[in-house]
Amino acid sequence: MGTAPTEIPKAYEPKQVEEKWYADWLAKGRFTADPSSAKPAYSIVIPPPNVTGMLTMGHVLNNTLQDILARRKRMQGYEVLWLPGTDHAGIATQTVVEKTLRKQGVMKHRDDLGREKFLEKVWEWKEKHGGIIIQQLKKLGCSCDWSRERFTMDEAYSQCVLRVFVDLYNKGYIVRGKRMVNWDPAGRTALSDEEVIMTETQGHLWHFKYPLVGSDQFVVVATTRPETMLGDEAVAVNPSDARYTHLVGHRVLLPLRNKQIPIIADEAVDPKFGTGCVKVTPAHDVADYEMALRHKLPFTVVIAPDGKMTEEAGEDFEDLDRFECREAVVEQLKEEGLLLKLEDYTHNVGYSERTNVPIEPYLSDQWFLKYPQVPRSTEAVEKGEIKFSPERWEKTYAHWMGNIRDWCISRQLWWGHRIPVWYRGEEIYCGLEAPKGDGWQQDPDVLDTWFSSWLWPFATMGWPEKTDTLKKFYPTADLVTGPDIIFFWVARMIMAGYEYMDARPFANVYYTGIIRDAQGRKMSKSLGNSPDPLDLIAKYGADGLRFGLMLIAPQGQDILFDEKRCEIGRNFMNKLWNAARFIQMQRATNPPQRPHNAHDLKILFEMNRAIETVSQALDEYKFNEAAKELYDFVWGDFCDWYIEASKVAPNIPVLDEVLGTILRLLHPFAPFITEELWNSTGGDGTIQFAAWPKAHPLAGADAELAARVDSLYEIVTAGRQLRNDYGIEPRKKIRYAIKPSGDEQFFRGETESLKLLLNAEDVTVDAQYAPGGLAPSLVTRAATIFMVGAMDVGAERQRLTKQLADIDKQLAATEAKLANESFVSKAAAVAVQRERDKQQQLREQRDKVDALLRALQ
RNA sequence: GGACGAUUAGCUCAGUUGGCUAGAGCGCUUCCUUGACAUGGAAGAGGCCACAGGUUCAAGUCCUGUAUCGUCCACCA
Repeated sequence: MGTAPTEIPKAYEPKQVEEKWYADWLAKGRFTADPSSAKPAYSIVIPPPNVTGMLTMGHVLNNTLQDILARRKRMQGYEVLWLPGTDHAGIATQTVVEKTLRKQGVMKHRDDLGREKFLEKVWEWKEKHGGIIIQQLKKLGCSCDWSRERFTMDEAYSQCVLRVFVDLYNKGYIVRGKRMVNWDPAGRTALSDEEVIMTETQGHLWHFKYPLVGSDQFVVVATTRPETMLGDEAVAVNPSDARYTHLVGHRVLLPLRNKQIPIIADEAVDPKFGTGCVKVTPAHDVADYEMALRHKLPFTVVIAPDGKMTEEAGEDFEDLDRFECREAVVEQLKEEGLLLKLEDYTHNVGYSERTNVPIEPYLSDQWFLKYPQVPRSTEAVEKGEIKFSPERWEKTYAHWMGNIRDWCISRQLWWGHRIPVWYRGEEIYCGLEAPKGDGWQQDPDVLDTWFSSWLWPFATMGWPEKTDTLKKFYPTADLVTGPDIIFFWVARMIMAGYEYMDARPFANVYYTGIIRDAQGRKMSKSLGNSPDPLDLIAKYGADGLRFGLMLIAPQGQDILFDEKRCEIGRNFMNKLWNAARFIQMQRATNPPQRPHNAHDLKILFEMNRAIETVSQALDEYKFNEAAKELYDFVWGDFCDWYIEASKVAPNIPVLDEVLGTILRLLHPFAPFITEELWNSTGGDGTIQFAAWPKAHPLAGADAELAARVDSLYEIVTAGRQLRNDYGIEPRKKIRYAIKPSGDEQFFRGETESLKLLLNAEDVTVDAQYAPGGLAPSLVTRAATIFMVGAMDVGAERQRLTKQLADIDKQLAATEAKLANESFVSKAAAVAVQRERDKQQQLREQRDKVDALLRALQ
């Protein structure tokens, strides 16, 4: 240093610093992973955000955590690969583009445009909006290796997807079949079970009369979905239900359709529910479908894929929307006197995750995957080959794996990987390329987005080639994601990893909490309660946003986000900035070198403790604990005490060492400001590869000395308290006298620091001190402090009496414990000794306060 | 209907394997433009640790139950 430092601004101004350093890092390839490096590998793959998405608070949380892990590992000497990329997000993206095109009047339905034209539009959209989120991640400071950025619809990645499909098809894991699936009438596609959200819905339970054929009697059925009755093929009762056994085999006349349908007996019917009679609609209800298979009933489709009624529903209802039809059916049945009653009824209805409309059970030809590697994947988590954190999610995983069902992977969409299967008459061909010969038609469907995402950890690394990257960086170390996608993504990646790499895709999974607003509501676009992270970065700096969030990100607990958090983060950065500024200014005064004093040793001791605490917390993914420790150490130990005390005689090497350690410990959390300060205080180009601090033993810096200094600080606090109690303004210099209980030498040596910390014009240290007259005083563990000058006998008596009462209360508790024989005989020896010491201490303190009080009489 | 989580200061949360006077930030009160920092400093007020039992010398912490809130799973029409 030496040369006159350029003027450092009083307040930290993040904007320029952030831009400057991010550009520098990119230019120098700081984030680029080198597969040929001799260093041990550490890798993370990013949970790929939707390519056309915008950064949310969830992303900020998630990616800050990953960045912290990656940056720390670089400092610990690992060759780090944080592999970024984006997801084509099939149904989400297609839905958004369709909506936009409809709004623009380009089309009513995608069929108006046709596949080719429509896909062109989606690609246009992707070009326009794609990658915004990548720029946003850069603003946040993410240290991803952008040279390896991947997109799930990249040519190479797409090939991986198709290759896996063909392979699983050939192995018999992928099959085509006509099954009941979750159908989204708005998106007009099948969905997986995971994409259906069950929502409690207020509905009705209608009771209808179905007349018995050849009788004036009728049976009563109850339903929540009257419109499906148009497709009824039976009425079912439980075989053991004595009320109805005589009717089994009889027929009823299906109202409105004038069709005779049988009464059947089936175990699936619960006699205790409703009337015990169930209408059976084979084509529009999962349970009914299975019943129909058992009883060989026909499947009458009355609801079309677009949610409108079919011709089979009858001319009165054809072309009505399913919900309009519901009303119409009820109306007609009412007119015919067949509506017996109507009850309010709350039940669960499945909604499409994307289009938010009720799902229709729908019978159709789809592709299904029987999951590979289920036992091995289940066991991997059970036995700890893959660790979940927090552990409780292991149970959720095990439960899902234990009840795993085939995955419907085909989607009736256009945006995605087209299924590599071709048909010609009865022939079927599955392969990477279209088969030779004429007349082959490719399956029109595309694959579920997650069918590409589940290959992410290795498909991004060049698989199926055995690339250097794959060899060096697979398996990855940590995965950071939300627990909401355990089934969608995590579980499937594990199975794919074992199937194609014969190895786990990651060693640890850290599940973040969900970010909610200050009222605890989920952040959503419709509520408008989700702040734009870029606004927050502009206002508080990326470091401030990151740190503020980390401070409140407890392990796997939901996070109530409030902008106040960013303020805390920003203020902390500013505090650090000014501490560095102070050191810079001291350096400029060229203070003489001197041996370590008690304050120096104390801060070095605390520094060692901070290093250990932060390191361990990060090892255990306790990010908030690490952040908290940094906050307390920097603000409390370093700024409030050490820097203040050091104003007596600054010890530049110690100030530098502590600051340097702070910068390195803080760098993963706050990459920009630490890089800036590292370089402006003599650093060597970048802090990113500076060694992660290790606690080192230092002669004299021990717990005993730290405790002595603490007792000194305690005296300072007592002195300030006296000043405050007597309403003496902070700036006024006053006189104190200190009467130590022991260790007089130590306190005498601290006269100068005491004067400074107490803002005193004079501090007398004397073990035999007796005030000339009466003086306000406070008794601490190590000494009694007197404030010379002001005195108010009444107030003083009140204060001392209160203090005496406090001591007595504690003393009573301690003595009660020691009087308890079971405690003395059964408690651990250290616990007993601790109580004895405390008793001794309190007694001495009590005597002194008592004496002071008596002197006032 | 199951499973999991939460309940500690006005608010948001810490509280490690049970053991000093239960902590922090925000907010609140009083004083302070003292040469790092008003995005700051000093000093305060504020808690039946949801409730009821139990284990223990000792429970915010362990066990059982209850209540409230939340999340996930589950095809009763």
